[in-house]
Amino acid sequence: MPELPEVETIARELQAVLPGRGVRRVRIFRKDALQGVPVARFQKGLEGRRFQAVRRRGKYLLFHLKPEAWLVAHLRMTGKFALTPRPDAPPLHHRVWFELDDGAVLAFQDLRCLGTLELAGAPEAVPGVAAMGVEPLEPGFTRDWLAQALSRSRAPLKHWLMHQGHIAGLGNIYVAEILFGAGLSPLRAAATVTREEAARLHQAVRRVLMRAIAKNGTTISDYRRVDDKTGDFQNFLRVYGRAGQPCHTCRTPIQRVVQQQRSTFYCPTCQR
DNA sequence: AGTGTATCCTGCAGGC
DNA sequence: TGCCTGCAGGATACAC
Repeated sequence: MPELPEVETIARELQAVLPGRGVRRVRIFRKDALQGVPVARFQKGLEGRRFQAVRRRGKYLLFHLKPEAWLVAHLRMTGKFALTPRPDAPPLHHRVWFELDDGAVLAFQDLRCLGTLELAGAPEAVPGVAAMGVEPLEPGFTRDWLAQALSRSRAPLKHWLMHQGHIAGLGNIYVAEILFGAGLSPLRAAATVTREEAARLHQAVRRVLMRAIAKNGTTISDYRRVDDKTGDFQNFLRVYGRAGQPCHTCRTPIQRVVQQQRSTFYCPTCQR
């Protein structure tokens, strides 16, 4: 579910409220997210520690605690974090509670149970984090780097952009919006992109992500912010989910095709 | 290196 | 109303 802008929104909101607060007790109502790590080890690794900071890497949430420990979370499709007064009983889909020393609860909820929570000595100790590619909103993401990297791959642009080892944090929705912004077809082989087109793509990646973050992400079904509010970027989508509706630019009906068993939306006229 | 498939899990919409 | 199928914003492992 959440892609970079959604995870960034959640990280910022948690960073505003968590640092300084301690974990008194960890309660696990369903242990799928722990991926086989024994419940007791997970609890011991967190209880008595204090949150220092919350950051994002790709679609991962990184919680830094002291004494030194990292809680590394991936929300996958339907995971979310909520900070709430302690409920009497865990509501449906609450999987893990981090009970804080001031009585509040940081609740990890996950309808589909695909999200993961890992305990690590450092973020890079989590293989998925170590494999992340360049952060698209940081200085290392340049036009030249993008043009070079694209030239080495025959994969369709959509597939290339979705790959977390290339650019960290892009998913189905934002790849669709980015390719529309760049005027490039998701079906194009990466290596056929010219330097000029790569420059447009580079700009679209940054512009779409920054706008989506400014709108606190896209809520289509499950995504919610820490305070349960929705994002707003769904009101600004140009192609995602708009199959059959006219392109905002040229009125051509937006096409839906399936790539890698995922829906791809694009304008066959504006995107070449 | 690339593609295609299956898998984890639950809920919902649409067709019949 | 109820059953069945396919689909959902993610990522990985596997075969070819």
